[in-house]
Amino acid sequence: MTDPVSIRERLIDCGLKITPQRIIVYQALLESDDHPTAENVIRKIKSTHPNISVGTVYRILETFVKSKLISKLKTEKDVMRFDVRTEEHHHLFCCESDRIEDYHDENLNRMLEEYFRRKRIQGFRINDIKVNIVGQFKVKKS
Amino acid sequence: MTDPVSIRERLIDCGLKITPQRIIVYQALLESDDHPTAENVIRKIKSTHPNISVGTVYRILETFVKSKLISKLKTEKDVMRFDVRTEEHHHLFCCESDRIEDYHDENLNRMLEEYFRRKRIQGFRINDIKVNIVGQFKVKKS
DNA sequence: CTGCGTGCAAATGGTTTGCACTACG
DNA sequence: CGTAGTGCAAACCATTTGCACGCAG
Repeated sequence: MTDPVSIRERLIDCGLKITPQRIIVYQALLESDDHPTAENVIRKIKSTHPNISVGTVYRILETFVKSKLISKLKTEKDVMRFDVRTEEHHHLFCCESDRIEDYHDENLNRMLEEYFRRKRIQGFRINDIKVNIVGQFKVKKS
Repeated sequence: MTDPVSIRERLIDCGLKITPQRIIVYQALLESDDHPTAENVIRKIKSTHPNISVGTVYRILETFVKSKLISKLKTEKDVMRFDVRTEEHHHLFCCESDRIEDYHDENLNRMLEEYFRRKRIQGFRINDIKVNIVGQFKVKKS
């Protein structure tokens, strides 16, 4: 469980007003180790805070994304999924299930950065590079 | 305009039955240079074939995806987009608009393949790697 | 105080589906 | 011929939104 105080600080750092709902949502995100859907977050919250509204959670998630506090994940599926980790990282997508895992690899980051520093893409300024690695997990989730 | 005969062949190669609707949809996809949404495809088709049904187009697109004839692309926006190109390639995503362009780079492919042949990911078998390059186009679409 | 954030519920809109009919192979 | 594909319209469902109220700064 992350200290609510540090959550407050992070929200303030992003220029966001502190509200109980925002703290609850952020905490729920931090406690989800995988990449939850909005519905996952809502269900997790509802058990302890039944009074929070669905629309509010969606609005908060969207606010967080705009403030770069979290990010949205693109999959071929139609539900949006969210990611609290802010460090540069990539993702492993399972093509047989909806499992998604983080993939941290500093060497890969360096290699790509180096590659694209030399090889410019004509007429395009790169802000960010995300590698989507699609395949199968050999062992099922513990 | 791609020769309908070769379209037939491609469908047959994928084990798909030939129907006029499938040929029309595939032709529309081939004629869209960018990465159309289902709605784009439907609108393009409706002008010449007003009788084709929306549900049918969605079903055909889904069939094509399952047969690996085309692929789905997801953006931070919530609409699905489709891609007819079957060669290995990556994408440039504009963070200011919904523009998406193909990015072909054989050197990049070789580098990544080489990298991941050496560095295995524990407990994961890689099928495919897609690089999402996010940034801004310096020149607007002609 | 003042306006942004919230709860609620209704609306939205892209996508899916049930059913009867059609036509591909 | 039999079964997979289609048209149509209704259903679905994740997400958004309008409005009145509440609370953070």
